[in-house]
Amino acid sequence: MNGVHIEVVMTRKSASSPVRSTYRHGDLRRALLEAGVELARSGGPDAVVLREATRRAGVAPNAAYRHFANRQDLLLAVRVAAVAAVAVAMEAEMARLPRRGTLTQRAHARVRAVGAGYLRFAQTEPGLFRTAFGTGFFVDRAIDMTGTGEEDHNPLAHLSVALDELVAAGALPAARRPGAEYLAWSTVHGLALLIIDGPLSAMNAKQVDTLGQRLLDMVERGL
Amino acid sequence: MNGVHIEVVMTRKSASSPVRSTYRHGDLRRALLEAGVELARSGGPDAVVLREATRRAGVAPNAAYRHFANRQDLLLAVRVAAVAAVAVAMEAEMARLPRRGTLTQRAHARVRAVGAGYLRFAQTEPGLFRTAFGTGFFVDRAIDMTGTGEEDHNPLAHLSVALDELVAAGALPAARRPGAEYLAWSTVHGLALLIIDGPLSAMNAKQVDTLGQRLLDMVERGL
DNA sequence: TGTACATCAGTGAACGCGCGTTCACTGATGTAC
DNA sequence: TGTACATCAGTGAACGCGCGTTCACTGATGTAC
Repeated sequence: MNGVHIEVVMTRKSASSPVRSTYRHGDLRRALLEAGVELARSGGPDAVVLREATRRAGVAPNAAYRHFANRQDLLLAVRVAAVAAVAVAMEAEMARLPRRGTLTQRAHARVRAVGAGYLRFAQTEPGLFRTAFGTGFFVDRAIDMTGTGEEDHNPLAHLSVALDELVAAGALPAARRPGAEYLAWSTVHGLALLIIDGPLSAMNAKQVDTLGQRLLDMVERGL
Repeated sequence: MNGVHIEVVMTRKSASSPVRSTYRHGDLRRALLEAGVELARSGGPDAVVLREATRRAGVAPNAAYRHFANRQDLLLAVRVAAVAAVAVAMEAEMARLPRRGTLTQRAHARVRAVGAGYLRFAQTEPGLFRTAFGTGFFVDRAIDMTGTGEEDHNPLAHLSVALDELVAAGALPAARRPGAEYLAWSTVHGLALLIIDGPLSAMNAKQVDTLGQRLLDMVERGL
């Protein structure tokens, strides 16, 4: 079930060992970010604690201030990574898609893949999911920032493109296109949260998948 | 915009003044709960801090332990109150419904009212909404507990009843009924969260209302 | 190729903060006689 | 109706905790000559 692997994309090589022989760390920023992602993974945004990240990096607490302005700044970096990871999960789902079928079929499949990737990520990485789209955080701000990286892993962009293709294929009236991403996103986002820590958290992977497919059916019909 | 008023239903009369002449408080449990609700209202579940609640009640910090086992216990009580408040918002929306029209029309209107109440609550009381349905909390546990009160203000029950009526009116195939509450709930829940602290938080009340109506259209068509 | 030096990444110690929670207590209240 | 007493709601002081953040520092690294 650990299908999702987060790769923090940064310069320099990783020094993952918490014990260090050299005075200089070599790649502390990256080590802190990775520690932060790990903390978020297992406990959500509130678990991203500066001191703990430095502890894991094998470094004094205040060393973090060479690379991040403050705790909030580290958390923001973790969020950006988490948002990008959601996009990667979507990409993985889309990559699995068959190359055949009519334009309409493929457009529908693409929208479903985006949604399924989102749900799968929420299910397998609840802590990161909550970090990416959690409380008190403007999602679009983080998404904007992912755009500043070399590779642009942007979940909302994936959804928008898929919906555009739906219009291009004639499967969605152009009049209904504006704002459609928010309707689709809402739907899948809600289910994701009900699964993570709502009444649906007791469901197993298969049940979740079934319900997810039903939900995507509903969106297709309803859009 | 303060259309929602939370009434904590408890025994004894309220002693809302933080200054007190008597040694005994008289109704401390209630005062603490009200303070807790107020904290949740303005800052979500994390803002429900034991010491602050006692401060507002004009009482020593440890006095809280006469009425709540610990901080978690107080928070649970606040959550139960918040969940009930969501149900009350739904009831307010339903009460506004016209008594005329066909069975089908009225059933549809009822489902929409439930959804609209949910969205309106999320919009006007984001802190309480996050407290009611927030992270790390099994919603159904809280809903179960609201059932123990004299009046049963249960949001999920309102939705279920509305969907049952939809089936009874012949507007929803019985085969599609099982699990339908989770599809409907997901949809509205997701939009609520995107509004509260997602990319839609910049929208004004009117825009939100429009989008909410579109979302409910989608659910009706898609269910 | 070797040396002086500036840079700045990481150190060590300390701070103030607010939190939840425990302890032995005090004194108002309501009940039994 | 009056008094003794048990109950238990609220007090006052204290605890340990982990946090974010600041300070003056040290010593490895890379560059200029």
